[in-house]
Amino acid sequence: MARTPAPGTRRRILETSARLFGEQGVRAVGMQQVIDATGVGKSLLYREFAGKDELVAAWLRESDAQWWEQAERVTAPHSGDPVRQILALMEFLHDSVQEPDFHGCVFYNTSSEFRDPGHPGRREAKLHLQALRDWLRDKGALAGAGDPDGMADALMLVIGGLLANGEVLGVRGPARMAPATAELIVRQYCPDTAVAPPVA
Amino acid sequence: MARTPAPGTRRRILETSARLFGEQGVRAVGMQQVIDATGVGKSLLYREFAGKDELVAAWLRESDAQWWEQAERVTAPHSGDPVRQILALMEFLHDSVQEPDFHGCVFYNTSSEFRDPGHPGRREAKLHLQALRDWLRDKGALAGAGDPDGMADALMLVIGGLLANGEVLGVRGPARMAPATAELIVRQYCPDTAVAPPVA
DNA sequence: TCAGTCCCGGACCGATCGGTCCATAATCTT
DNA sequence: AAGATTATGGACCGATCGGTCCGGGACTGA
Repeated sequence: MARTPAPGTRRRILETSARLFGEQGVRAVGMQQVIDATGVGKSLLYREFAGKDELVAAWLRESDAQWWEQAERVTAPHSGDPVRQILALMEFLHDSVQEPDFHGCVFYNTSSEFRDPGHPGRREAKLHLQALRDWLRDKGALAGAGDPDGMADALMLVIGGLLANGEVLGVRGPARMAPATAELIVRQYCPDTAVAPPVA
Repeated sequence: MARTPAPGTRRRILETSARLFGEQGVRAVGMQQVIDATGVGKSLLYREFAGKDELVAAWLRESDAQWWEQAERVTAPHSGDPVRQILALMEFLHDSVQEPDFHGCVFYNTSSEFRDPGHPGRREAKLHLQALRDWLRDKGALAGAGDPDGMADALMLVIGGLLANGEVLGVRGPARMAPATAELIVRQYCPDTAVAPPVA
């Protein structure tokens, strides 16, 4: 057909992959499904991505970028108030659990599907979670936490528990306690910080 | 060959399944692998279990039973002291993360692999987590917590986060904060309870 | 207008998936 | 001892897996 490389193709493949992998999991979705749903030929997909593993990694990189975009969006209004930013992020994650298309965290999910530490998808997932851990630590340090590393890790527990339990038991399950528990932790580690009435 | 139903067969299949499913995940393991590793014929396996889904469910039921057995073992020494029992359980889970064959929680993992709520494996996983949630609530009530449901859910967050993060980032990651965070939560919800020096 | 270039859909590959079924052989009954 | 019974291993099934490759056709440059 066209001789131009059809610039939207890669994006369409990634969007389709995101939907299918997110809804059903990676191993449950075959490359043929991705191809059929995208409406492209097989050779084109394999020209854009070396194989399924690479497609998974690219999907997670994309997810990571979008994740941070959203994090930036919900934390920007609280610029200069790291405690509020942490709690806003937690609130955002809590809200995401009750969205109808929530099927757990793509990073935790993909890690649990691929146990080989060398798998590109698993590697991307690990990078994402490490970055989040670092972000929490930095915010904690800015907030004057006595032990920012400890606070970050405690908050990581809440986030992981929120997403894992949200997937299995829904938003009315343990997930509902995530914002309050995060606040408890923040208050514990930043005792002198006034955690005013949650938001506005 | 023998006409006797080879009584150990079912158990051997379950043990092999536990090892393979646990190490690699359910979808990564084919029935042929289970058969080869067990050393039985295919027909025998399909006589014992109606299909892979049923085998998965049976494996999780077995895992659930063993899980509660171990929970009983680690909490029995603290009979009558529900707070200590909760913290002992948390300590036990934290220890399990650093075992070399730890590959995440089979219940969370299996849930994330099978999104269909009607899948027998997913159903078993949900039952297990609900039972754990109930156990924590009961202990909280016994400990005189003001809001035992809230405390149970907050602790479920810690447990979920411990297992999810432990799988990806190891025991030196956020998982390390699970015992201390659980103690923080317990102290918050049972303010009058003296949480004496952690254990002995 | 006509090669030439190169993108593209889909036919095709061997391997493996979950699951069925049959020939074999070991035990039990008589 | 001999026939009946039944557990058993593995051949076999169609479907699908991830991945390769080729023939056809649309665009480009001359």
